[in-house]
Amino acid sequence: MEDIFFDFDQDAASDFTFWGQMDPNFQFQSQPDSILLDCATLTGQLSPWSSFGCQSVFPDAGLTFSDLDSQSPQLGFSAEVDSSSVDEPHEISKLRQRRLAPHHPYKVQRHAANIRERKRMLSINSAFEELRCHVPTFPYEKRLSKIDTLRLAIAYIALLREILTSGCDPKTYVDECMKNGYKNQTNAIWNTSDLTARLSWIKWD
DNA sequence: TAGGCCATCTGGTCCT
DNA sequence: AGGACCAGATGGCCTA
Repeated sequence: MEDIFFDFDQDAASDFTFWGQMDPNFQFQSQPDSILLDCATLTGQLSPWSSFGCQSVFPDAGLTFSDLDSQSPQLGFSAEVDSSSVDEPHEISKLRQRRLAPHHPYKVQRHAANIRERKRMLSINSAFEELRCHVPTFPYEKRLSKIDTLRLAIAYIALLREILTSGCDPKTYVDECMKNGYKNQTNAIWNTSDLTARLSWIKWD
């Protein structure tokens, strides 16, 4: 972890309240790189940068790297800094001086690319989260992994297609599958009885 | 403790 | 040229 996003030693909380979605009971964690994710979780959105109907952490879609930089004062000084020494006042001032040091152009560019990549991955993850909401899961089931989400979605789509083409009542079709065993025509890795069992939880109104 | 899952960094490639 | 996309490497966390 080369850098962190927020200036925890001063007004980290105000950074979050600026976004206006922080749970008042939220406890900051010591792991800087988990903050973004935890923030996303707590606010009920799937990604701070996601465009899925949620307010973005960076509401300005055209946010530039320099904007990010201004929001992340520690950008540019690396993890070699021992956080245990940050308590010392003169150490803090040293850190502040290093913070202002000019960045090597390559490092700045690489850092910008890292931020874009994180943003891109967060957007992918938010799409996975959306997808998880649309595949059948058991109540209290452990969160599906990405690969399981994809495989279950494939199996689910295949089953829905079969229901459509059969012209049967969906609930009847699923009940029949439960009784007789679901003859999946795809090579879906998901256990078919597992899929139909999941479907049995669906409310067919 | 090994394996699965995941986030992040990174460099390469492609596209605009 | 710069951004998007991708895949490999790495390290952290969790669970069986």
